[in-house]
Amino acid sequence: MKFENRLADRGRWRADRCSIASVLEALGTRTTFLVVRECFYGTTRFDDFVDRTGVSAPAVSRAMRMLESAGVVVRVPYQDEGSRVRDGYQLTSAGEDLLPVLLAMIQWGDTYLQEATPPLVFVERNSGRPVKVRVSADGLDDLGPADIEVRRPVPRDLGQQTTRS
Amino acid sequence: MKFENRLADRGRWRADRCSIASVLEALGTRTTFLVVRECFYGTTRFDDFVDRTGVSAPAVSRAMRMLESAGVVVRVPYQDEGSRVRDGYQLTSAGEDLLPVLLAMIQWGDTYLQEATPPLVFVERNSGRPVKVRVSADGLDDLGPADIEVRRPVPRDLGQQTTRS
DNA sequence: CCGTATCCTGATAGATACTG
DNA sequence: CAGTATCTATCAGGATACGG
Repeated sequence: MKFENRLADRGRWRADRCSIASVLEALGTRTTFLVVRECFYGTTRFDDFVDRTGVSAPAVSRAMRMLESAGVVVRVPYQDEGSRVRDGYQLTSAGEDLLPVLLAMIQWGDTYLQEATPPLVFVERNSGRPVKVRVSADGLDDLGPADIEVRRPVPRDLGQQTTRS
Repeated sequence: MKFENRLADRGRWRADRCSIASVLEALGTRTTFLVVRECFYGTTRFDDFVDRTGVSAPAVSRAMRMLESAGVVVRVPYQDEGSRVRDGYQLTSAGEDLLPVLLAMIQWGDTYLQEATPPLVFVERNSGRPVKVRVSADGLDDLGPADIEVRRPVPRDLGQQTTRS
């Protein structure tokens, strides 16, 4: 039902050593997530982000700067007929790797939060089969918390934590 | 490279219909995520949450109430020798289903944010094989954004959105 | 030890207004 | 249309203090 942990039982476990904290830090806040989501939906233009996220323009502007400096989004100039060059926004490959995060959130939200029909469906392009986020190890898939163990990555001497700050 | 979307191209896409927004709303904030993470690590007692997340007690308290009302965490009374009954905190099954979300975040953070060695390793208990979060459809695995299509789940009349709010 | 109420500060979002 | 600066309101988070 929970991770077998050598972890929770041993001393302090500081948030600053955890990726979750860093991710939340880097991606910042709710609006950043919404913006990234929109990127996945194919949105590239500033005002579209504003419209489709329902977030104010200044907030989008700020989010973009955060995402840019986090290496999640890049500005890609584009040019419409008779307009001057503008910036479009696109996910970097790092940004695209956020797909599991977003999808996992959507999946969870659709399951536990939405009352009515799920607002969107994600399917594999060719087969049309529903896409799912899975936790797996190599061949084995659909692991739950009970199947998973958390380890420290072989600290030099595991005995009494001498080298650890 | 991005979702084929009928979506981004069509009218307004409001944040309030999206699960991401709801999830962010329900789970609230950075500390809630850290608390949930700790739950996965097996932490159950209030002060342990405080210590191991590095978050202040009031913030943990608030987070717990949010998580409780979101159905992610339940209080489970426990009793130590010579102490009175206290509340422990445990993930519900809904809470446990957040595993992919957390793991995906950790994975991304370890890849793109952490400078040194990844702080923690997740392995399958028996085989010791590293656990990964994957996006897949049935047999097909490791899909990327390019393989995925977003659809509306057959709204009654797709033409002009009459029945929609 | 466990947990919450209160108060205060800093971050974040919206409204408005302004530039190209 | 595409952004950003400013200003203000709101909210999350820490310190402190207090009750079980």
